[in-house]
Amino acid sequence: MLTPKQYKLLMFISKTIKETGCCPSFDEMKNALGLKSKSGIHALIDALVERNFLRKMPHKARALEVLRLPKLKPSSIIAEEKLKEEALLGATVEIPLYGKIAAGTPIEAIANETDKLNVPLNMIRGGEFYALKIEGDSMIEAGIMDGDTVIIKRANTAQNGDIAVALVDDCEATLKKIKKDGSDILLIPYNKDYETRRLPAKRVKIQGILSSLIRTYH
Amino acid sequence: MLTPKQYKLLMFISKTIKETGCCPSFDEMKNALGLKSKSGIHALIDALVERNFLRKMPHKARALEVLRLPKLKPSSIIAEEKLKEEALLGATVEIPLYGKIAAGTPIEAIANETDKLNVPLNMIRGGEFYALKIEGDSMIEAGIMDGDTVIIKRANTAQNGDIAVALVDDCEATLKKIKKDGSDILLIPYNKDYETRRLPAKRVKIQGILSSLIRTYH
DNA sequence: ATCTAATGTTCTAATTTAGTTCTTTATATA
DNA sequence: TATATAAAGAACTAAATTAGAACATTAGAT
Repeated sequence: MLTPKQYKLLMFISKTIKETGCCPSFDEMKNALGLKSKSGIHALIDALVERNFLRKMPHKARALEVLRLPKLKPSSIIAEEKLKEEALLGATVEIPLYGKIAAGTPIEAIANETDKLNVPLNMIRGGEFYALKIEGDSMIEAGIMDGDTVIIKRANTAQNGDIAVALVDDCEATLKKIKKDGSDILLIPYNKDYETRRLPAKRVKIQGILSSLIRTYH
Repeated sequence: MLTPKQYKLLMFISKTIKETGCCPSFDEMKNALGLKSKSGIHALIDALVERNFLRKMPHKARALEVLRLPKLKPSSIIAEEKLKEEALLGATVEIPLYGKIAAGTPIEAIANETDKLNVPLNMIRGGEFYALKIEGDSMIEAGIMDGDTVIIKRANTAQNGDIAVALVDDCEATLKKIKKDGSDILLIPYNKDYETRRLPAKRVKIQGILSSLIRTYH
């Protein structure tokens, strides 16, 4: 979608227009991004125009219009920005919280973004992350309880033994230990009351790897 | 979008029409912007017409119509948003991470501050908090695993059923479910391989209540 | 119809501000 | 090393702002 610079510039333009009613000049944008030359701004704006985020009136001053904003902030971009800007200050990053995921019987595919979750930056370094609420007790012996929030690192594949979000038949999402067995994939619960499911690999899509877990009491 | 002058003029026109019911003349606009010539007003109005903020009837006096205004956020809303951002997004709080606490056999009293942990502000609202590393498996059935980090809210007392940090004989710290039984206190593990300890209340000091838990994989 | 006061329009010109383009330099990547 | 990319810097072009004055149009009064 957007590079970190493009994203940052688009946000600066949008914010400036919203707060002041005026479009920033190239120089102001240059300063906002910490550049020393405005030629770079030109390239970024061209890229944003090409991607239909901005409209411009060529050769007019302060004549940019924001057409749209990216739907979600790629956490990788934010993480990168914050890393640079706030270094070790202990920032948090907002990641999408996609509803619930069954740790028992799968009930809900990962679909619409519903909420946001703030997590410390150091929990989500190097990748794109999202959060899920655990429902059910199929992973209880791994210490993953009903109501826990898990943070998932987006990924298409999992290693044997990883606990991962698996999408079955494009409709059921579940969190299980993954094991490959020939052309099959085993979805292994951590609860002796549940049984391992064996599925042809083509019916299972890995959506991410369990990265961390947050639980709140009371 | 607009240049500062264009914005200022548009706002003046809009405000004047709203307050007086009629459109300002070029001279009034000239004065409002502190100019000495009204030719500049003409240019500004042309620009606003071109950008679809104004409509005009040529050669008619006081015949401007405001088509739209830049979508400004009221500054109060901006301020509020910033507060939220800082409260929810930006701010983390540094809490002390006191070494390890045995969830099995107590081994180490809460003593020297060794490290810091950054946690989102919303996880530690209303109280004083500190963090501990879990060692052992006596709370495994509560989903508290060896290596987990728990965040504890400092407290001197616990309610029946709370999971709390208990200091026994001023030297052993342990995390257990607390139950009062007459003048005794029960320290109840969440692991059937461990046994509940019954201790006289005076030997047990509550040091805090389990507030949240963080686990990192890999 | 003519006059007039108020108002809008146009032009030139100077100054400041802003956008564009190109070359060079630095940095990263393969 | 070769290549691609990002940034810096400078030169150039264009637009915005401002001023001053002349001119045009409108609406109303005479």
